[in-house]
Formats: sequence, structure tokens, C-alpha cells
Amino acid sequence: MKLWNTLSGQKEEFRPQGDPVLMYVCGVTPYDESHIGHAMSYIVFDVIRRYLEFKGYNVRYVQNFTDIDDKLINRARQAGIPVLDLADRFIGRYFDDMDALNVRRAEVYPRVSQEIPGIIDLISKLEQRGYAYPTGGDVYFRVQRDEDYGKLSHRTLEGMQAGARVEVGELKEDPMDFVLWKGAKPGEPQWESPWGPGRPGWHIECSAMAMRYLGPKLDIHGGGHDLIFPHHENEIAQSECATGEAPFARYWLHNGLLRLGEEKMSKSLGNLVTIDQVLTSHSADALRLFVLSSHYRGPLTYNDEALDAADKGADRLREALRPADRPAGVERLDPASQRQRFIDAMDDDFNSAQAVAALFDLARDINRARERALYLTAAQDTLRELAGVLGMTLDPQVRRQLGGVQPAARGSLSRNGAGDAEPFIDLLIELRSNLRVKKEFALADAIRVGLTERGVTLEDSAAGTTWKRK
RNA sequence: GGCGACGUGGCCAAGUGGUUAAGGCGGGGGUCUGCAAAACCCCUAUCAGCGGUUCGAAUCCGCUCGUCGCCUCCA
Repeated sequence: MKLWNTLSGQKEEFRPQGDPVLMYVCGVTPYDESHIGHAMSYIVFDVIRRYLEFKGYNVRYVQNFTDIDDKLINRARQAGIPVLDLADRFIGRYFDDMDALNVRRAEVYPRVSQEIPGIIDLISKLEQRGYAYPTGGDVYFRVQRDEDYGKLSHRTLEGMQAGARVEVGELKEDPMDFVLWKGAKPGEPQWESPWGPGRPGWHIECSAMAMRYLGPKLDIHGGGHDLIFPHHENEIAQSECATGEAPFARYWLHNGLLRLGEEKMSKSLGNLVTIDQVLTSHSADALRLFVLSSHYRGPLTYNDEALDAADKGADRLREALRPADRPAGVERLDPASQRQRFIDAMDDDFNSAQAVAALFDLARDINRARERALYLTAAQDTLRELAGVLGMTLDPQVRRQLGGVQPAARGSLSRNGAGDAEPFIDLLIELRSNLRVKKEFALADAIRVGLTERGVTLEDSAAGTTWKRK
């Protein structure tokens, strides 16, 4: 199994240190709703985790919440509520979204606000080793002392300082030095420390939390492409300088960024579509299919038409899981070759696009075999299993749930069906079936047309009539 | 300015030296069906442009054009 390592800039054979595989993925700063760029990232790492488990690894998966941060503090001030209350609120929303996307939970979700002692220890260690210095109430990391600084993002200090946007902080020894501890300002959350009251800087928390829950050497560290610099670069610097051990993480994995139109979707640009909004009109499987139909490292452009297409595709896969409508003969459809294609694709740096193609081909094989009355169950089990590795449920009920489902009601409705219309739809179908038996097709067709106009599509088969939302 | 990525059919998107360039969506034709829907079958590309390397390139190299990302908070 090979994966692309941002650190080396090439594909490498995956060799974890041991069992379980230690995996850390940077989480969100919970100051607002999550958007589909977040969905993309966490779907990608969810699939990576699921695939590792499929391959027989145990995975210890940790994801953080950065619940102390400038934006969070500002938002909380605007809203007139405590910072951690605001964080709690959006952490709750985050879990709702991830659950709706069928993203499996991490084993631990450490929060900065609860990890302060570990952070202070880490900064102290850096200070003792000469990698950190206090000044004006803050503590900075001394990049000049770290010979390897820039190795993840593949740039040099000289190259970065040539950038016009670097501002020289008056108290910093070097413009590229970054803050480990911020001195307290009035009205902000603060903790006591050897350098006076304050709060952690942005990058140190991930080092502290990753090391506390996974130890000084991770197998996989993941996040969005936009975290490579400065966040992950700084994480490496802090961690390796503090422990004296390298590498901090053996494999650095980064997903490409989601774009809306010609720009990256981001909170600061304000051009975002929330996960909640997308799931109002598209299934979670469709969103996953959309994300996984292209390679995780490349950029992906969101548009609603693409999601519509993904919905149709997801429907096609669901369709193949329908039970056989005739008794099967002795001949059996063997899914082994498509299964192998799927594995070969995923083994090659998680090439989910090709894996998805294998799934669609398997679906076609099943549909063909159905017409020839072959034994389908084994192949359908394989399709369900492999789709499951990609986190897709292919739940046949899903098509009934979309449309007219309000976001607020999503949580409850997603468990038990379409809501109020369902019994009436069933009644109309029963009526229509009776009319068809009597060959009163004009009336029967009128019912079908009427339902179609209201977004309900009927499908007749030997086994009876089924329906789904458009 | 520095570093990097990308440009494949109507749309989305795999493929990074060599049999017929995956797959999805869309479109056209057909089979099945009372008619539909679904499914199945057939058709729908020579890979931004130019030049080079090679027996052979979408795939390697150079240039041009275009798009995007990072260098500041960001998944």
C-alpha cells in the first residue's frame, strides 16, 4: 500500500510503526457552522481510516477542537456569550453534521481549553532547550534555531521572507518566529503560566494534544492542504525540537481544497455552502460520491449540478442492491475481480475515483446477472461492503427522505423515513395497482402522473410497485 | 516576487511511455414494459498550444497561453 507523503514529496510504501496505527487529523475551530470544504476533508480522512481498518489495521484516530482562538473570542464577544459556550454550540453542530455524513467518530476529541497544562509543559521544554523565548508577555518559537524549518512546505526562511506580506513584529527576533503563548488581554480567556497569564498560540495545541494522546511519533498526520504552512510546519518544528525525536509524523497527508466558482471556499472569504444546506437536497452518499470521484489531493470545484449527478449515481448503486426478482439458478456472479480492482486502486494512494469506477462496474455486473437470474447475493454483499469502506450506506430509504425535509428536522427524520406523506403515497399506489389489474390504465396513469408531478417516481416490477423521490 | 498544483469527450473525472484513453452525469438509438420508470445493449474524446526526446507520449523535457493554491486566519 502506497501513499503520498507531503514531507518527502513522493509516494511511499506505508509501514506503520506498530499496532495500532496512530493517526491525528486537525479538526475545526468551532466558531461557525461547518461548510462542505470541511465535509470534503473529514470524508477523505474518514475513508482513509476505514480503508486502513479494511486492510486489517487497528487505527487510533484523534481529532482536536481548537476552542481557544481569536475568531472564537471575537464572535463570542459579539454574541455576548462566553467563549466556551460558543465553542460548545458549534462543536455540537459539527457532530450533527459529521453524523449526518456518516463520518465515524474519532476515539478522542481533545480541546485546547482542557489541555493547557500539557501545552505549558511543552513550551517550557522548548524554552529550556533554547527554542523558545519570552518577550513582552508572549513566548515565541525561534525559527533560526531549527535547521529543518521549512522541510514540510519545502521552502526556506530566506524564500519566505522575500514574501511581501511578512510583517516584522517589533518584539520578535526574527519575522518568521511564531507565537507559542500569547500574553493575556483584558476580557479574554486566560490561564496562569510561568510567563504570566495568557493563552496558547495557534499551533502549539496540536503538538501537545497529539503527543499526549498518541505519543511523540505519529504514523499519519492529516489535514487540509491549507494547513501545510504555517500550521503543520510549525507543529513539526515545535514537536521535534521539544522531543529531540524525528519525524514527529511519518506520513503527512493533505487533502486538496474545495472551491466554489474560481475561489477556494473558506470562512474568511465568506463564499461557503454549509453541510446542512447541501444535505437538504442531496444525500450523504451523494456528497461522498462527489468527493470521492476525484483524487483527494487535487482541488475540487463545488456546483449543484455535480451534486445532482452524484445523487443519480448513488441511486444507481442503490438500485443494484435490490433483491433478485426471480429465483436464482445455480450459476453465481463472482465479484472477486471488481473487488480486487477496488483494492488495487485504494492501495495506490487512495485512488477513490478508480475504486468508485469498480463499484459502478460491479453494479452493472449485478444488473446483468439479475436479468440472467444468476445468484446475486454474494456480489451484492461485496458491493455493500466496499461502498461501506467509502462510508456510503446505499440505504434504499434515503431517496424517500430527500425533498421537503427541513434542516432542523433532519436528525429525527433521517432515522425513520419520509414523514407524513408516506402512508398516503402507499395508499395511492395500492389504488393504482387495483386499477391496473382491472386494466383501467387511464386512471392508473393519472395517479402516476400526479405523483410524478409532486416529485414521487413509481417503478413497477414483477414484485410490485416501489417509489422514490425525484 | 518566491514556492507549488492543474489544463483529458457536452459537464464532472481517472489514467503519468506501448493492447480498444476508466467511471459517473447528460445526449442519441434500441430491448423490456399496457404505457412509463428502473435495468440492459449500441453510439457519443486523441488528451490547452507549439517545439523537442523516443521505435513509440495524454503520460518525459522546454517554451507559450490559461486557471488555482500557499507564502496572513483557514479543512
